Amino acid sequence: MGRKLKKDMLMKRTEISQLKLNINNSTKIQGWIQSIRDKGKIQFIVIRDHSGTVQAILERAENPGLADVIAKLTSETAVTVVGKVCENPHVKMGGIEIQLKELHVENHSESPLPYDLFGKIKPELDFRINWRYLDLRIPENNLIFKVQTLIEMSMREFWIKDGFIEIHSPKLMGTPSESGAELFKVPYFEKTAYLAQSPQFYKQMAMAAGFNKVFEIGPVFRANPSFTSRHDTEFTSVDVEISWIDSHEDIMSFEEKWIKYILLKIKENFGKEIFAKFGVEVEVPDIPFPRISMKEAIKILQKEGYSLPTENKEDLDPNGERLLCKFIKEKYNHDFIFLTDYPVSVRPFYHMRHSSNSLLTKSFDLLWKGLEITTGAQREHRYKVLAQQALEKGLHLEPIQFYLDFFKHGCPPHGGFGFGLTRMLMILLNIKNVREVTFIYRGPNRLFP
RNA sequence: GGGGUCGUAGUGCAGCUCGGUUUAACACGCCUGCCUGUCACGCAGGAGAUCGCGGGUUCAAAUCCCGUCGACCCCGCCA
Repeated sequence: MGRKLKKDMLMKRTEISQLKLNINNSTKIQGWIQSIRDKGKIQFIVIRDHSGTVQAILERAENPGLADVIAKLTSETAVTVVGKVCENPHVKMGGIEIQLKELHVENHSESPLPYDLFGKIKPELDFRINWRYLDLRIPENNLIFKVQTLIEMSMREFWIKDGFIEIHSPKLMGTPSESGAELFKVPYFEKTAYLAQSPQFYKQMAMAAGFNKVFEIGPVFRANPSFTSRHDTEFTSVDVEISWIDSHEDIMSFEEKWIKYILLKIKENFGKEIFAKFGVEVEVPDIPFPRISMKEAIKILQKEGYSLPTENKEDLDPNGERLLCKFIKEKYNHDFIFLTDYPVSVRPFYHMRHSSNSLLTKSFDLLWKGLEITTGAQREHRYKVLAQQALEKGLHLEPIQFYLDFFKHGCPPHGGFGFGLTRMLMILLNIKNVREVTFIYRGPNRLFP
């Protein structure tokens, strides 16, 4: 290796998306071999990095030694490449190509790959998850997590402008947090601890602590053996809790503004790319979102000829939710619905009840295009009422006494919601399975990778 | 926990109903060779499958029967 080439290899890396600014310059790029078209006397390779792809070319006569190296390359090998960036209108891939001067294999890729990453037919998701690190190299999958990053940033921007405090609640708990979900038990010295299924108790504690408004983005764990395309045993929950509210209406009016802001940011920054890669137009919703009480919803569904499963007359099943969203879309041209005022029977003990109707809670779910993405409510903050409601639900007070205590010394009226981040991604990108929008999926049958 | 569908090369699938011309086909990927402008490159050749596992019926089983294991999807539960 001559002195000049060595120096080339030490130059700063250029992202492939920036190559058009380096026309006629010697440039270094780093990425993966996406395809090799070796014509013998002339060789073409396509190199991909996180920002794009580019074709590189070598005429064998120019550098036979290098040509031999290229002849032995395998798909997805990680390489460093130096060459001259040239304009060439014949090249379909962006009209530019790199004339190779040097190529260094950083990490050879075993051949064959478990599957053809860029083939026409994808293997089943379950198989691809076995090779998640390869699957995530596909630009579409990469985009999912770029979008997720901006979603979380936009959420935080909105909260922080609005004076929220971020909390990090413990994931090891001494008692269930009573969301109705089942629990993972873990040995904890001589005791048993539970993995948090929700930060519910602690975000309410923050209200008692005078934090005014809080949010948390963090993991939650559900031990339900749920075999569906929209459940996992560990997922990222987005939680909000707000003090000094008058009713759950205050929570809903916060959430719709917050969602509108997030979707606006996504549209501005990724709208085109999302449309190109997923075929979905990102729509920024009008506010307020339609609000429909459970009672009205059931009436509408009955009128539409849909009968709910007999054992569950007070709640909607997923089919009912989808149908209701379809109805609202047709009638009000809106993709979101707040479903409000759920009956006591299907809500946890800490949801506040209407003073005018003790059978209904001051609660809501938010449905987006047929999928439930939020559950929220005003919380019961009066100690005696709360304890009474817990007893009515058949709970023992001792294990939750620490929680009940939060309401003994001047806890303000408050409410909040939990929001499913992966479910938002599913709807936003029209992806039918949570596993695909989860970096590393965890489910009843999946503890690896 | 209840129900449904499905297990055939690395991947995606055909064949299974009606057992035997099946030496289990096809596509992508992979390997070898050829090709100086490819870009879903092309051309010629090649390797790769104890048909999920166990048992049974039969002269004969990928195919029929019984059992078993696994995965996925729907319901329930929930974000």
